[in-house]
Amino acid sequence: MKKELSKLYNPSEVEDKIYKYWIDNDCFHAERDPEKEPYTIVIPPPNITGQLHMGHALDNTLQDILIRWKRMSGYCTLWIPGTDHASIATEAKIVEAMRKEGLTKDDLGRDKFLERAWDWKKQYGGRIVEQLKKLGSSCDWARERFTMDEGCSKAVKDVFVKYYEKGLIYRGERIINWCPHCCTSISNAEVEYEDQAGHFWHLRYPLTDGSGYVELATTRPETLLGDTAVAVNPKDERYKDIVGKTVTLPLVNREIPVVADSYVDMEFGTGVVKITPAHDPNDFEVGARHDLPIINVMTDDAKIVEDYPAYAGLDRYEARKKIVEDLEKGGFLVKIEDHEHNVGTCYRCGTTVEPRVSLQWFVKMKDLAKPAIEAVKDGSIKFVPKRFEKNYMRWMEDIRDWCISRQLWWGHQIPAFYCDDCGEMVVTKDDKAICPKCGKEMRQDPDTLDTWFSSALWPFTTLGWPDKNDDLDYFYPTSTLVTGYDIITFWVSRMIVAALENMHEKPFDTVLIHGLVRDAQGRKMSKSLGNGIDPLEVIANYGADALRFMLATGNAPGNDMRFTDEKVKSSRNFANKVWNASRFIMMNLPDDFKADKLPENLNVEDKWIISKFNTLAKLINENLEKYELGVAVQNLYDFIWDIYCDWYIELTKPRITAGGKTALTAQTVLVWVMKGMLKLLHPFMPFITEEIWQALINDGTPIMLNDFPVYDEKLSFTDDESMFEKIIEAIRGIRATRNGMNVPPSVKAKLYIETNEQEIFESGVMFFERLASASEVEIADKWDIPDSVTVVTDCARIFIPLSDIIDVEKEMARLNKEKKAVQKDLTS
RNA sequence: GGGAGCAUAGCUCAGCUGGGAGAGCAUCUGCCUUACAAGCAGAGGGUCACAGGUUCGAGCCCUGUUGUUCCCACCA
Repeated sequence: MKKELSKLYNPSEVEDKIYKYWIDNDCFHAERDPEKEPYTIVIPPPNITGQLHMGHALDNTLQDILIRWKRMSGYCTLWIPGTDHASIATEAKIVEAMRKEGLTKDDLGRDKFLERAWDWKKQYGGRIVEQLKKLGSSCDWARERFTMDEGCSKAVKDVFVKYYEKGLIYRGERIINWCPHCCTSISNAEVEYEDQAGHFWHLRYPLTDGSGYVELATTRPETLLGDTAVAVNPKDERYKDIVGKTVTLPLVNREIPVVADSYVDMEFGTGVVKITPAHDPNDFEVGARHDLPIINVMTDDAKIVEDYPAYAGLDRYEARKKIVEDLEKGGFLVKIEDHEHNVGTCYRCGTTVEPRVSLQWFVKMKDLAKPAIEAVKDGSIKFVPKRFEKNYMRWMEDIRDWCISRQLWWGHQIPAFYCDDCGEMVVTKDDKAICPKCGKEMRQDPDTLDTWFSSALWPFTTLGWPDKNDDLDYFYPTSTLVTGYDIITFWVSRMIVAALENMHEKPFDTVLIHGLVRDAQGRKMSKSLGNGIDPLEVIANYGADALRFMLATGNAPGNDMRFTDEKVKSSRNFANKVWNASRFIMMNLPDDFKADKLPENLNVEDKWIISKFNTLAKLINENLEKYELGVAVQNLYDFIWDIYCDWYIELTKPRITAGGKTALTAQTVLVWVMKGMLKLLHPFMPFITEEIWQALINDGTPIMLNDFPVYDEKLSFTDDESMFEKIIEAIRGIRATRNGMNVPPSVKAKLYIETNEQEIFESGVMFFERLASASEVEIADKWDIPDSVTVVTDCARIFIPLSDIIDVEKEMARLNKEKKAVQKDLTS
C-alpha cells in the first residue's frame, strides 16, 4: 500500500490523534488476568497545584517506558494515576490568592475556606493530569485517585486510629520546627539547612549576689527574653563555684539559675550557654533535665509576645536589633564577632524556621522502622542504583518521631475530639464524638495531617484498601516505584513503613531512583531563577517522542542530567530518521505486498541484519531488565541509524532496482526488521511508532498491544554475521582511503573483488556500486594485481589498484590547475 | 563533624560482572547520491584528575591525594 508521507515527521499532527486512538481502544485499562503475571506501578502523585515540569516529565517517561515494555512482554500491567492534595503547598496558594482579594483565612472561616480549596482542586487538579497525557503516559485513567478522595480519607482515619490504639501515635508538647510564614509546624524532613553569615554576641549576665558576671555568647540575642537558666559543663573548673548560684537576666531582671550540664562544650565560646528551652531544641533537652520553666516569647508569626512591652509586636529581627542596642546601653554587651552558622529554613517558602514548643501529634518511628530496615537489608526491597540504600538506612536507623500535625485547614483533619468541659479526648473514625464522661458533643482537633501521611498509604489505598477486594489481592504488592532521590526520606521510607505495618507486606519490589533535570549550566530548575523549561513547550516544538527519548538518553539511574536544546534536537532528528526509513520502505513496496514470513533464500546481508536485530532484541530486554534505560536507548539508536539505515537500506537499493526475487526478499526483510524495530522502540517513542505501524502494517492491532521481540535462537546467523562484518570493515577502509584524497565525482576509480563465493561476490558488487564511492566504480573479477592497496577478509580480498590512485592524483592536480585558472580569469 | 556521588574528546555525558576508549553536539574535508541536508561519506581530537598497589592485563578493583557536588548532623 503506497501512501504519500511528508519528508519531515510532524509530531503535532500525530500525537493527539494517536492518544485518542489508544483511549478509544481502551489500551491502557487493566483487568485482572489470572493467566498473566501482574506488573503494577503507582504514580508518584503530583500536587494539584502543580504544572508539569521537567522532573515530572522524566519521572513519568521512565514509568511509561517500563509499563509499555512490560505490557508488550505479556504482563498484566497496571499503572495507577492520581494526584496529591499537597496540604501546605495548596493552602499557601489559596491564601495567596485570597490575599490579593484582601481576605484572610479567618475572614472566611474553615468551611468557606475549604469550599474554596475544593473549587481550586476542581479547577486546577485536572490540569496536570491532562499534561501527563501529552507525554503519552499510558495510565489506567479509569482508576485515577486523589489523596483526599473518599477511599483515601477513610484509610487515613483507619490508620490513625489504629496507630493510636497501638500506642504508635501520641500527642505531646515538644519542640518542633515552626514556619512563621506558613504558620504551621513542619517536620524535621521539611527543614532545609543553609549556612548564613551571622554574628556572635558576647554578653555578660550579672551574678545576683553581686560577685561578678558570667560571659556567654549567643547567635540569637532576642531569645534572651525566654532564658530560664545559664549552663556550664560540670567538669569545667573555671565555673565550678558559680554552679547553683543565680544570675539576673539583663533587660528582664529575672533571676535564673546556673546549672551544670554535659551538653555544654568547654572548648567552644566562653564555655557558658544561655538556656532558652522554648526556642532551641538543645536547650529544651537541657531544660527537661533540670526541670526548667519554658517561656515562649514569640507569637505564631514570630513577633515578640505582649509580656515584654518594650519589644511586644516587634518582628524577631527587629527585636534582635533593639535588644542588642539596649544591652549595649546597659553595659551587658562585651563584643560582637562575625560568625557563620547553620540556619534551618522552610522547604516550601524558605523562611527561617523558629524552633518552638507546642502541642503536636507524633508518630513513634523507632519500632515501625525496624521491619522497614529489615526489608531493605534482606533484599526484598531493592533500590536501583544500590547506593541509595545507604542513604535510606542512615535515615531509618537514626529516625526520630514524626511530627504529623499541621496547623492548616486543607488536608485530613485529625480524628481526635476534645471535651471543652472536662478535657477528655477521644480518637475515633466517626465524624462526631460525644464525651464519654459528660455526654457533651466534642470539638474536633482543628489541625490536619502532614500531607505525607496519606501519600505513605498510596500503594494500597489506590487499590481500594482498607476494603478487601480482588484487585488488591492481584495487583499488590506493586512492582516498581519510580521517583527522584530527593523524596526518599519524605515518601519512599514512609511508604515502606506504612505498608509493612498495615499490609504486612512490602509496597513494591524495586525503587528506581532518578536524578534531577538541571538546566544547561547545571543549575537546578527553579521559579526564582526563571530557568525552568516547560515540557509542554518542548513537546509543541519537537514532539513528545523527542522529549521522552532525550530524557531516557545518556542517563544512568540516580544521576542528574542537564537539559539542552541540542539533545532534544538530536532526538527529534532520530525520530525523523525513523520516519524517513519507513517512508523509503513504503515508497518502494509493490501494491500487492503482504507482510509475510521471512523467505527461505536469504542473502548474506539479509541474514546479517536479521541476526543483528536478534542480538538487539536480546540487548534491549537485558538492559530494561536491569533498569539501564539509557543503555537500551543507545543500543536502539545505534542499530536503527548506523546499521539498519546506513547499511542495510543502502544495500537493498540495487536489489530493489533490479527487481524480481531478490527485490521481494529485500522488501520482506526490510519490513520484517522494521516491524521488530518499531516494537522495540515503542516504549521510548510511542507516538511515532504507532503512527508508522498503522501506515505500514495496519493489521487492526495497535503496536502497543503487540508482543515485544525477544531473542530467538533460530534468528541467530553467527557465521554470516561475522563474515559480513569483515566486508563492511573492508569497505570502510576503501572509503577512508578515497575520502582522504577528496576524490571528486568526475574521477573514476576501480575496485577488484576476489572471492570464491558467488554469493559474496554478488553482494559485493551491489554493495560497491552503492557504497564504496561517490564516484563511479568499476568492478572486475581479477586476480593478482601487483601494485595495489589490498584489504583482506576471511572470504574476500578487495583491491584498489595503485595505478588508479596515482591516476586520481594526476586528475586532482589537473582539476586544481583548472580551478586556479578559472579563479585567475575571474580576478583579472 | 559523618556519609555518598562525580572527575573520560572543545562541550554534555555513556562505558553493565577487569581484555576494542565510545556517543551526541562542536570543528575540519568532500557530497543537494531519487527515504531523510533534521541528511550522506570521512577526518582530527583523550596520559580516562594525580600518586601508588593488585593482576598476564586497570577507565573499571584496593589505598592515599587533590578538586567538585549533594545528603545527613544539636555545637550555643
